Amino acid sequence: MSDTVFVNSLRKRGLKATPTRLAVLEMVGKNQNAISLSEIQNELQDFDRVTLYRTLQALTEKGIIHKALEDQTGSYYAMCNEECSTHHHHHEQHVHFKCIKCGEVFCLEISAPVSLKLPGYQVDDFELKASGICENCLN
Amino acid sequence: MSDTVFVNSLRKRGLKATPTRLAVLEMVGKNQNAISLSEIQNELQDFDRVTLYRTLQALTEKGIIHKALEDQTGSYYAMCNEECSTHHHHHEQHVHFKCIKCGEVFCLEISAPVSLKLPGYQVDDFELKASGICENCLN
DNA sequence: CTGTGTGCAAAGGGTTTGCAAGTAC
DNA sequence: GTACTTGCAAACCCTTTGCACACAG
Repeated sequence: MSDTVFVNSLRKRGLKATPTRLAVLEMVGKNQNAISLSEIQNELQDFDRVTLYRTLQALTEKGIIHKALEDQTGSYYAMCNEECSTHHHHHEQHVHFKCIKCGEVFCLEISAPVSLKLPGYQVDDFELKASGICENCLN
Repeated sequence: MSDTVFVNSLRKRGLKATPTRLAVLEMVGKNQNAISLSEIQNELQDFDRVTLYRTLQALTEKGIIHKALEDQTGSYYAMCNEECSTHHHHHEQHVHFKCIKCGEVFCLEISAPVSLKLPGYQVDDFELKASGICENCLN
């Protein structure tokens, strides 16, 4: 993905295309996986910590990225796909998978969408968090 | 549930039956729902905050209670059932449901267990987090 | 040029640690 | 009596806020 894509994506949403934002988008966009806050902070040490927090907040609010998962080890971010911006973050066909070996977090599509029925309860949204061993670590 | 049940449960796991632990167990055991850390802290103000943290940690480590859910509003604890202690916290037939109206968190059993298959990945454990409107708030 | 974004310093809030006194058994 | 628990104070860490300067458009 070239920078111009990100620049357009930012401007379309009323955000200025600044070096911090482009750097964060490049990191998050580069990987298939979700990327942790600490990785971002670690790789982008030249930017102020505070700026990174505000950048992630702005990008999340505008629906360019989303917080894929949050656990005791921290938060993980991933790019939003088209649906994210329009459909208000439905993750029905979506699993957030954390590998217990390498620690990577993946946003995976489920081939057969899970439908959850709880008698007596109205289920508006749900999230599937799985852990185990990822493709790469299995071989 | 009477105190002696809790006392035994604690001793069986090598924990002393102290007032703090019994008070926490009574709170968590009283409700069907999961109970939030802030509720615990709020109701048990006579005990030191630090002691409550350590108590929850001890009870969690020994498998007497478990952290049902963790979100931006805080952590929620619930009693472990028998399986918890022996089977190392499988939540396959288990949903953590948060009501967006009353804020309560429920540990619900799913009648038809969800099985998750992700080609290429080995799924060891997964957790279902749902939100919507609970039984009580629907009526 | 104007308003948005950034960096720095400092505050804030929740959780953890160290240690001496207290208590379960 | 002894080891485990507790309470207090203080440290810690991560995140947020305030404000003056810098920069994108």
